[in-house]
Amino acid sequence: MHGPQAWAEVAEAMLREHGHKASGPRSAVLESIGRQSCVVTAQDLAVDLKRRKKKVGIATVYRTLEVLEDLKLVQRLDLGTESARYEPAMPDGRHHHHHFVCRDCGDVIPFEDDALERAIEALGRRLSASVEEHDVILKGRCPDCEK
Amino acid sequence: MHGPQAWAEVAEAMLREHGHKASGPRSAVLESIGRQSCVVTAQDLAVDLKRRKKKVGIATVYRTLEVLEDLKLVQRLDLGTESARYEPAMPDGRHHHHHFVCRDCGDVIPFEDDALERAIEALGRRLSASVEEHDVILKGRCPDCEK
DNA sequence: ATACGTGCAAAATGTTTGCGGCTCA
DNA sequence: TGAGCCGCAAACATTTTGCACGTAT
Repeated sequence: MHGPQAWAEVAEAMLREHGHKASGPRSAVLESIGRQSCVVTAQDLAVDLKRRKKKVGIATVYRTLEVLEDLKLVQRLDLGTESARYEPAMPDGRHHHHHFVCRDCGDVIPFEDDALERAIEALGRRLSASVEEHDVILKGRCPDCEK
Repeated sequence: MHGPQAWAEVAEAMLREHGHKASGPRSAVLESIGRQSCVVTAQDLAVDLKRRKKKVGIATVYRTLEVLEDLKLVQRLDLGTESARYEPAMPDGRHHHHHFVCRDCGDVIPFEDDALERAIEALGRRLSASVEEHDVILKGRCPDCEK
């Protein structure tokens, strides 16, 4: 990612490209997503919007996330029981990463690992199905919660 | 897994060991879980129970799943938007596997891969957090849906 | 006897949808 | 002008919880 600004710009451009209209609420949502580093819920976005005095209905947040997901500009993650989480992504899959979830404090820590990616790639070739996407979720205790 | 029968027996024994009482509804739920091969929803279990003429409230299904999850006798998975899914497991982690989800038909196909497990194990050592559990979810098109 | 389990129905979430009105292109 | 977008509130779906009653130990 080249900074939050970059993502919002790419997203805005790609939306236009795909025949979507510009609008105040929608770009406010894009801004909010872009400034979040990783895995936020729709509620998190709503809170951020409110803090920035942007009046955006929750439905619009969800509808925007849906469009962005279709364009692969956000990735949706389901980590455990809570609500779905979303994070900005580049459609070409650059800066791919995965997540560690602390079972005590609930913190989500992103990480990258080349060996893991290679193992999954090799696995994809071995399986008789075409693998387009993958998620790896590690669970345990984060350094802070380990006593 | 040594057959569905075996799992239900192990589960029943372990529940007793942990001070839980035996009951008709609960063992009916255990049976239902044991006979399912992989990743079922609470609703799936309710349907199976009804078909077998067992009258068990949905709350009991959820409460039983919760207890089993605490004892690591079932693993809970969140695959996409639908409801949570559960599958029988052995508490020692034997017969560990992961899942491929077809984005067209929604089918879930289990698979095992040693290289992947090794990569995750090495990764766990590299990270400064203690990894206790991991899930890998692949998404794509299954052989049937690929044209 | 009593702590645990159960069913029911209500509540609590989280997410989607219908609709009338508004706005960008 | 007209297709898309908006906010609101109602609808939905899934899961949790309170409560009075039952039952295994």
